[in-house]
Amino acid sequence: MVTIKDVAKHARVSVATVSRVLNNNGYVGAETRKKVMTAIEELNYSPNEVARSLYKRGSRLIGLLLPDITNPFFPQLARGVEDEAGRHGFRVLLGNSDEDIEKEMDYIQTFVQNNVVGMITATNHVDYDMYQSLDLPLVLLDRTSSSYPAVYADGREGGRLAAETLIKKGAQRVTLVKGPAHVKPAVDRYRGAVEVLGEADVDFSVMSTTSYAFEEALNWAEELFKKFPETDGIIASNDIVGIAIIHEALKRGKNIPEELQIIGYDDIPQSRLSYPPLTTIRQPAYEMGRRAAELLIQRIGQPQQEHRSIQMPVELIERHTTRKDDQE
Amino acid sequence: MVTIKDVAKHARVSVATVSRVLNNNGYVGAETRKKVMTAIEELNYSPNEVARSLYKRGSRLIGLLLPDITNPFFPQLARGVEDEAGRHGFRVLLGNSDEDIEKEMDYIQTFVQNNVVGMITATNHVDYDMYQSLDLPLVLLDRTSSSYPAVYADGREGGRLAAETLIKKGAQRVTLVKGPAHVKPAVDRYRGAVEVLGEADVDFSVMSTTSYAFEEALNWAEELFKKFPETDGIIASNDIVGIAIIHEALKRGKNIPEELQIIGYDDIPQSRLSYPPLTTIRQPAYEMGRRAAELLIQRIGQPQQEHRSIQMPVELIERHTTRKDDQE
DNA sequence: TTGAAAGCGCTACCAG
DNA sequence: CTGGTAGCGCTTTCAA
Repeated sequence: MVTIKDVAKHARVSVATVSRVLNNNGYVGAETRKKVMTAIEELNYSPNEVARSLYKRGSRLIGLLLPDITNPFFPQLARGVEDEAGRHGFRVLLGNSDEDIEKEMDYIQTFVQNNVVGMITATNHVDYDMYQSLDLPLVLLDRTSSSYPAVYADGREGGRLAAETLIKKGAQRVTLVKGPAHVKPAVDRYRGAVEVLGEADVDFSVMSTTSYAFEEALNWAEELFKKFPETDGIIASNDIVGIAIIHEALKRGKNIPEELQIIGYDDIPQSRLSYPPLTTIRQPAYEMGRRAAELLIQRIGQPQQEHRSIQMPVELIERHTTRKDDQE
Repeated sequence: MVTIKDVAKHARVSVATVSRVLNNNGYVGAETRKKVMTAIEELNYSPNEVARSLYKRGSRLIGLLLPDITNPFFPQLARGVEDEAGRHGFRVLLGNSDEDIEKEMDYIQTFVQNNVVGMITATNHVDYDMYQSLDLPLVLLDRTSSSYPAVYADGREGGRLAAETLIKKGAQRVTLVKGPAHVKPAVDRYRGAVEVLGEADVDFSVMSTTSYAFEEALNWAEELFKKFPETDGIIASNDIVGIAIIHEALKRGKNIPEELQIIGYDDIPQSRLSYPPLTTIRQPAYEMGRRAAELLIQRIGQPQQEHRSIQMPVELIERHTTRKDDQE
């Protein structure tokens, strides 16, 4: 390993000087700078971030805690964060919490142990001590809190939009699939939908589910048709279960969208690939991740500043699991 | 921040002693140990990994470089790595290369700058200087090399299996979709398929594609049917394009699998959700990631040991885009 | 404009 | 069994 000392020796200056050119601060003579630069080149030196981090009490790492990147919504958030962070010279330490508080705490500890300069988290537990006692710039992603800045999409509005769409397009007996109760955004969108459905002139029923896992999605879909065979409009808890519902509906010979309309949530990349392509409520996942990183980095710069949250708009993406026009 | 010094003071011992109990080495009296333990508890102390890493010249971090976690195959690898690593007290620093050599080099630099103890990479460029001069335990994942241990699935065999399946099931005019030329596993499976197709008594054509991106998958599918409208058996370059092909086929009113059979590659979670559910060649992605981490950690323990690669079996997952039996 | 040296938090060696 | 201390690679005073 080549160290700053080697560079100093090679350039016949002190380590202090090398450090100064490295960090571009303090006075350095033009001559000297050049000498150092070439030494760096020749030795192919790159500074040890760990040593740097130790002294500065802060690395160039940011901690990112997500429920599960195996769920296609999250990789997009992650890429948004990573790309924006990278643009500012930061890298990400990734953790999957599986919505498990133990794992979450473990990761948080890891993050602080590694001197991350800030952290982005999609947690339902900001109120825990772990977070309270955290002395780090923090931004929530895909979650909200009054105590921290957050970047999230308007779930309530998304739920409303989904319901309104289905109603406008003539669904009469809608089934609302309720996501896991402990996942905040899931309940937001559920409430939004109920809000609209409750006021509207349609029958509706609710089916509760407890996970977003791929393996179970088909079971939920099956259960749904068993319980509500007469439904003609389904609001899925997310695109995964939306796609599973298409699958099951087709299997049962239902005509989509004539007989049965389906609307998903998230707009994960594969939703346009389903057949028929899934109508859905889009959350701008990549952009959300990007903004979260942006916000965090801002706060790293000026930690005192009063915090600001960003609510991203949701958007109806009309594809072919809903009808073209209002028709009964 | 509470440091080892604080703990020492609190427990009325020296930092050396605290360090010893922390690391469970050297002699420590039972009494003393207890005192230290309680001090640690009371102060809620956890050691600074950065300082530790600086001294030891090695962190508890492993670098993971993947092409793009936005492609559903990779999050599974990533989770496998992460979970296994976590089990051994390691965490992962994640980088997406986008198959871009620049980004790749950047991340490698970051990894060494942060003292990672080892690295797992899905690269096509092990032969580059960057890797050659790397003095770190390294294992390849989803890629091969003669110079490093690797965990990969048998692409050649997978390609063969796909082709054999289609032939056995009576396809007469098969179309082989060739993945991006610079992605090694893609060409392996392509070759395997050609091997079998060339020997068999069927017509076949090849269609080249240059990416796996979701956005383009539908375009490839469309192009395919334009160029080869008569095909009755398609070997997709991966499940994403397989699913896109189902989409396009259905849109064109083709009967699957009677008129047209399709076989994918990877067995990503969403493949069973398509309709009809996609027959595919499974790569045990999660397990591959897990094994790669296992291998790496082994090598971290004993770096000298001669290296061993692990070839994972591929497996035909018969779902409903291929026919039940051999029938013409 | 430069260099010497202290110190970031921790580990490991050496004395006692 | 325990403590003192050097030193990991770097940054940043402070003096020169």
